[in-house]
Amino acid sequence: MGGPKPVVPVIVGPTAVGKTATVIALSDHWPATVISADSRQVYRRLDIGTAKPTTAERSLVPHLGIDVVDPGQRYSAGRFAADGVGLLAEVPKNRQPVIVGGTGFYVRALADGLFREPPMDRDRRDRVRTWTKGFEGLGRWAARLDSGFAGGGRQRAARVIEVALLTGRSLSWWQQEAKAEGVMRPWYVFLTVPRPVLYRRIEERTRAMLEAGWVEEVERLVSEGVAPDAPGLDAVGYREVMKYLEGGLHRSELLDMIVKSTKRYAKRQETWFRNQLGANPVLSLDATEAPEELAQHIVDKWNARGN
RNA sequence: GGCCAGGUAGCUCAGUUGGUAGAGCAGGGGACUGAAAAUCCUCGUGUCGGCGGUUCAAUUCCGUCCCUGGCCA
Repeated sequence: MGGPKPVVPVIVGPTAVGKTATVIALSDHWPATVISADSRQVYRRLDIGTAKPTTAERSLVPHLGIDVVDPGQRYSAGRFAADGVGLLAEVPKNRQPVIVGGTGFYVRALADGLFREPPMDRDRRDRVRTWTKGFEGLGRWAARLDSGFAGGGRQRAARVIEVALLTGRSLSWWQQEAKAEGVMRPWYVFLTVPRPVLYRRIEERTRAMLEAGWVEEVERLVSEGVAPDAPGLDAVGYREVMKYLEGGLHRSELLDMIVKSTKRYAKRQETWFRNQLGANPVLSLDATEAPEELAQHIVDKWNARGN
């Protein structure tokens, strides 16, 4: 490639802080094109529960990286990183790309690069996954195969095991020896709001989503043949709605259950953005302010940096 | 008014045959390299309803008062 990497604004923050509203306001200043870094908005037909930007919003500001796979397919950070490079290149030169998303891992994958994963045979990989599913003591096995394994539960242990078995090298070996680089330099804008405010927004938005027909959306998906355990449905809220439809949850507890898990999710997101952004520049903004004010701050800081 | 059952962590409750107490949920902090809205780790001092009494020692026993729920008047 060659040439200096472009600096790209990256708007991050927990669910329901107002990321979308802020980019829309930002479009008054910039001809923005959004690249969405959101692990659930990539799924087609998961609209209400993922708070996907509306068609009206998308006609104001073009959004890329949304609606790219069906709920039954598995997407990944690696695919996002690869797709993202293409999307970034796709943005016309007279427009300002802005990455927006709540999936910290995706943002990192695109901004900093993962490692160059060797091709792994799909069938063998599926077989290993099935094999590890009911296995006891996955963590100890993983630690034996990769001394760099630092724990993190069965899912991550299974990943360590499949990499070791299918490539003959440990995951941490690949991470060290096959480093990839990002194609851009991120300029982070971290939107936050005091916890009580965030939690109130989550409650209000969840209620609105239910009223907008979230349950019906899931019913439709199921009737169209999407499996209840489809990758796309393994998501905050969708799980609860699914459980309700299967009779494992009473309608009266649905809202409360979704709100609870959304709050927990928002907390995890904040932990990520507080601690995982590395040495990159970060502009933290209190999103209690109106989107227009936030947009103004972002533009001012951006110009002051001389971009 | 009488009888019964309760009053213990923000909530639901457990427990101490007397040596000042612990679970779940909620909440806080953290980890994170192709499932990431995932997967995990970690954090519990609270007048044990008030006041008296017995005791070396009471949240635990006794008395009394207050509050809540139920039943009977």
